[in-house]
Amino acid sequence: MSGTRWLDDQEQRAWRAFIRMHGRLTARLNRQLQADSGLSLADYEVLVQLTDAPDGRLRPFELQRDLQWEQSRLSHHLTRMQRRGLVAREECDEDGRGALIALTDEGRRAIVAAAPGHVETVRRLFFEGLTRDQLATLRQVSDEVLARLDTGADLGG
Amino acid sequence: MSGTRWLDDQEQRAWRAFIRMHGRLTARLNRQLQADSGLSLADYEVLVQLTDAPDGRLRPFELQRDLQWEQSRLSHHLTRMQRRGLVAREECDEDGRGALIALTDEGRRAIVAAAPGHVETVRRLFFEGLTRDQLATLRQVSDEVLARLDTGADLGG
DNA sequence: TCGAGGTAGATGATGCATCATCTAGGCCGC
DNA sequence: GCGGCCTAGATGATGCATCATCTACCTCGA
Repeated sequence: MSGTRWLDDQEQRAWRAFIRMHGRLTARLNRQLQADSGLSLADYEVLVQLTDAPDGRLRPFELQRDLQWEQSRLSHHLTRMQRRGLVAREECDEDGRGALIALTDEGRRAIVAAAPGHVETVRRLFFEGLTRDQLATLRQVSDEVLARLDTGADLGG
Repeated sequence: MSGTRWLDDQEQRAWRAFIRMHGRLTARLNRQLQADSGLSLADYEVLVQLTDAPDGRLRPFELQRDLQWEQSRLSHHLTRMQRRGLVAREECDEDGRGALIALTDEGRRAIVAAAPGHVETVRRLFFEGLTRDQLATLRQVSDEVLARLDTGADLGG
């Protein structure tokens, strides 16, 4: 409690650069996607998962696991996407509590139209300036932090 | 337009890990901060800037430059923080259009109380598992991407 | 077979982020 | 000294994220 170990200079700079980079990058990606195809980054991620699923159908809890979203966020988001006709809710035979989220034709059309521009933007703004080594390190770092987030789930913060 | 260069396996994994890591990390930081001190991460960042300022006062456009937030987001956020008594709006003598945002006593108390716990959480969840080399690379990567975001400001995405 | 506890998911309230737009004051050339 | 343009900032509407809570169904053991 008393002797807080503050961040040193290198840590502080790395942290701020990282936070700002992510913020500005996703803001840009969001705007590009929104402007060019009317989808948000969040819509896009949901649609990707459904596209990858065998028959374009997933249980909400599967989506939740894959996207690592909060349950409530997912549920609200699906409601909005349903309203826009991008997905449909169906009953689930195997589990009476559950639902099935199905990609609609319109949803499929939307992501097929959106994907090339989005990938190009990600490539141009992010990957193009990075070496393979940097990429590998970024992945190590991400995995390490994700592991800490998992194990430290019970601790105070 | 025709031959989209999709992400290869390494790129895809790095990208998803990065996005998920950031999302989960900030969610955790937000919750910790919120639970322990009633501040959001956004509140915290604003208060840090004001604390660093000579007399605890900054023009909104200075905050905007430092935080790299949208103007409108900042303005709305300051309104909410003002309502909660964390900052005050004052008139600006040098520029009749402008305002001055001042850290209140309550705002100062809030960040002084919040900082130790927040820094410890950042350290525990993020820095503790990383080497200095990884940190340096992370910073290089962030700066590189930030540079691309600046130069590519006019391009399509 | 019934009741306790767990899981799947929806929902209302609230604060946050973004967009479009608006006001007001500064600046500069004529 | 005024008309056009820029900059500083506020605001209303809308969609998004989170929290707390709720319902319905499943499961398993006594």
